[in-house]
Amino acid sequence: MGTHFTGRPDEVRALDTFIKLMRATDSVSADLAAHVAESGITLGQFGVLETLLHLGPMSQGSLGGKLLRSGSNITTVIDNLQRQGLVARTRRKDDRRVVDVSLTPKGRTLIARIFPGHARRIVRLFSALSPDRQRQLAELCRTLGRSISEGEQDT
Amino acid sequence: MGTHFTGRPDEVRALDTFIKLMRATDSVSADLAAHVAESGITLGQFGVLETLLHLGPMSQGSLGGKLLRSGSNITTVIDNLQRQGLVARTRRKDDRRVVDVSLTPKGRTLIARIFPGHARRIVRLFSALSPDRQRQLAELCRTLGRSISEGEQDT
DNA sequence: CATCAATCGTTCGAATTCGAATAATCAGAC
DNA sequence: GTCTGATTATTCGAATTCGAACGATTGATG
Repeated sequence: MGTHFTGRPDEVRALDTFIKLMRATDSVSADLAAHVAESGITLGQFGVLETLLHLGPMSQGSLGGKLLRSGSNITTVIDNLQRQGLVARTRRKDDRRVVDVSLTPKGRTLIARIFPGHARRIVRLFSALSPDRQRQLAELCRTLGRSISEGEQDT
Repeated sequence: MGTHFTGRPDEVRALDTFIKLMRATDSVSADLAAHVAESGITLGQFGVLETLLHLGPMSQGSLGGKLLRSGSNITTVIDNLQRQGLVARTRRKDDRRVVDVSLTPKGRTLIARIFPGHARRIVRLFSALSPDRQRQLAELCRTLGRSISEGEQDT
């Protein structure tokens, strides 16, 4: 099940794990995206607003780092958030290359209003796994993610 | 680490698991996308070609089901693959609403050439986890994904 | 046979996402 | 101070992705 691929056992195992990881993530994302869409924003926009709410104003570069997105992507998403009046851009005084992004009152109100429901929704989605198994999953993902970001090889 | 959010313990745990799941998936996807890009295709296109290679020709609707993508998305991706001469569309004779998609010789050659390297790459990415831990991860993801697809509630 | 609802694919508009190329700014070397 | 290289954000082109609206086709119902 998962992959209909017949190969070496280690390949079958890794591919099966891979496909299940992707499908689970897809399902979680789709559910959360549908939920935040009711408030008129996308999951990417939600990520920016939530980061600004919990960590405060920061440069676009920092946002890209936190959210693992490219610089050009952040520019586009901030453009759309700014057009909706949810964030504001400010050229940093002591380094005019940097643009700091902050929540507007409207943006703060919105994200503060929808975040609790978002958190509850995540709790509910993950409630299929016991607390111990949630921790297991987090640990496995942490190990996996670590080994990839650190092993930046080319071959 | 992960979320800088202070809330109820069950919320912190679920959010932490969620963020690590997303980041791990992002890292894996980015690595594989960079690899297939060397052959001039995207990860979405790769998914279609690989499905057709291992399961044979099928309708666009079936492809969307396998890959968890919308119908309009499949149309677009198939458009791009067709333009590159990698797949062919055939109106099904006994039901002219359906369009079957199949690999062209060029498409088959391409996917057969790059799939082994792709599989090896996945094996390497997941080698940070022992075989047992890979199976654990797969099982946790399967449980998580199942509970979401089956529990199609609204609230 | 005619109509009507369901199914399948396409089209459209909008947002995301990337990499490459570009512009503005800054920091260091001289 | 000036030049050079690095950093930061923007722009551009292309692909992905979705939902909604639409057209074509089918199957069922009368």
